[in-house]
Amino acid sequence: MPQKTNASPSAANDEPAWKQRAVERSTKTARLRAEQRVERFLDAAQAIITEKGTTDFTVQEVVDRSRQSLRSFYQHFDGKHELLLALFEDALRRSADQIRAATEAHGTPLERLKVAVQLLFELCRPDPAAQRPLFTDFAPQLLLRHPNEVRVAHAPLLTLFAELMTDAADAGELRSGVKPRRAAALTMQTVMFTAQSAAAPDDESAHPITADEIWEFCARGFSGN
Amino acid sequence: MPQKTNASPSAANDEPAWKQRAVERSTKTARLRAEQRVERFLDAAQAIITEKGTTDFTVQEVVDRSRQSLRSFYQHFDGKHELLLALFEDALRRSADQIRAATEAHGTPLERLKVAVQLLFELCRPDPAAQRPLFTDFAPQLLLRHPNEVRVAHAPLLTLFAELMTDAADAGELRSGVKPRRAAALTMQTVMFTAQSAAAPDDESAHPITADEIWEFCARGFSGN
DNA sequence: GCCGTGCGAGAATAGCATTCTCGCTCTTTG
DNA sequence: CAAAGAGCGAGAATGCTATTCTCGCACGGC
Repeated sequence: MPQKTNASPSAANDEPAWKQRAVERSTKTARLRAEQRVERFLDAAQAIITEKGTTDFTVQEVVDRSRQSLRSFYQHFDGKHELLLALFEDALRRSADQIRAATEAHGTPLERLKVAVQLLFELCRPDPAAQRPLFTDFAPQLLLRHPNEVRVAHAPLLTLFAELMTDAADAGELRSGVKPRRAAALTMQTVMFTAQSAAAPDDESAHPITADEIWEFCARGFSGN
Repeated sequence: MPQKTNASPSAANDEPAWKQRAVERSTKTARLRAEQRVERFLDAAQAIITEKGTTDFTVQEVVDRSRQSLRSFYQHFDGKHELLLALFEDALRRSADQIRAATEAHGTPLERLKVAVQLLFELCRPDPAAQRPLFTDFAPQLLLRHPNEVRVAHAPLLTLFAELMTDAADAGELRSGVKPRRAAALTMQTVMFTAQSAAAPDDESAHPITADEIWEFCARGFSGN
């Protein structure tokens, strides 16, 4: 920070290009190292999560596993919440990709939507087996303290669903008066949250809600006109 | 516990009635005191919550406010989570009562359902002003660690909605093939969770989902045809 | 009046996130 | 090459909470 309050405020941005390039060159290597370290933390955390099936790990565990240090961790993350957020975003982004790929296989817009809903449902339920992203169980915590970041994290999925929904609308497959983006948001929320509270199919009670049911519900509602 | 391993196992239940009554008399007073203490803890916690608008209070705060002791607290509750659970259950039960009362005022079954949905939505959103039960913000946490207890806590509301839904079904106002109880569960979940992530109406984005929208969505779905 | 149970006061323990201190090791730079 | 400094590992120190434990007191039934 050698240069502060030296030039006029408006000149703050007119650094000569060569200088910017020089700085970048000097910076690049550092950035690469940093990215690599962040990646190691992320991988370690992800491994621990899928291993223990919960997000109740300690920062120390992540540090140990990634063979780095606490100091380093806090130098790269603002805190545990940022790590979670990163994992969360990542998981949602990958899920969005996966779902998008699954819907690619033609069918009417509505059918593609159905595929998306059902896959999202499966992806969001609590570890039916093991390796599932499990990104759903810390979502609530984040929702409380960082609703804004969560919105950002949801963006890829929301975009995908909005696209599918819009396609359906264009094909005239939506009930008139339905706003695609709104419907997409509501559907996503419903699917994700319901999946979470849908316990593993071991309970006897009436609960075990299925992907089909949820699709039926979102698509047609319950009212009979 | 003066009587143990004295009679045959099968005789464990044939205590003379007078003895049971005597024990109960001796017990009654203790129970009353305990109930009163529990009540004080609950009241204190509730007060703190509505005061600070969050459930991030310490047990110590509750203890101080209720003019009791930590020892006493842990003698009456298994831990902080039990306290939260108790408050949660209570809030949900009261909300169920309130909603039931609101729907009492005639109308077709479907209209009553609508009233219920919209009121539930309002009750669940994050403190638009202040005094709202706020029972929604620790629900997620509990969902993770005590899904079973949460189910129990939800029971009153679920029962209410199931009733309303069944009435609608009997009146032929539901789409054929809809199972009332299932639909009730799905609707409740959708309303409660959506309300939670529906930020206060200060954001510019497309989010602010309204009670009407949510009703439309649950009742009619998005699919045309 | 005597005993057990409940309880207040508050110290002790423990788990975890976050910060801080030391020295070491490369990379940069003159 | 040597001095300067940035990044980092190791791990101690802090701070906040929940939870447990220890003492000694008081009250209701005998």
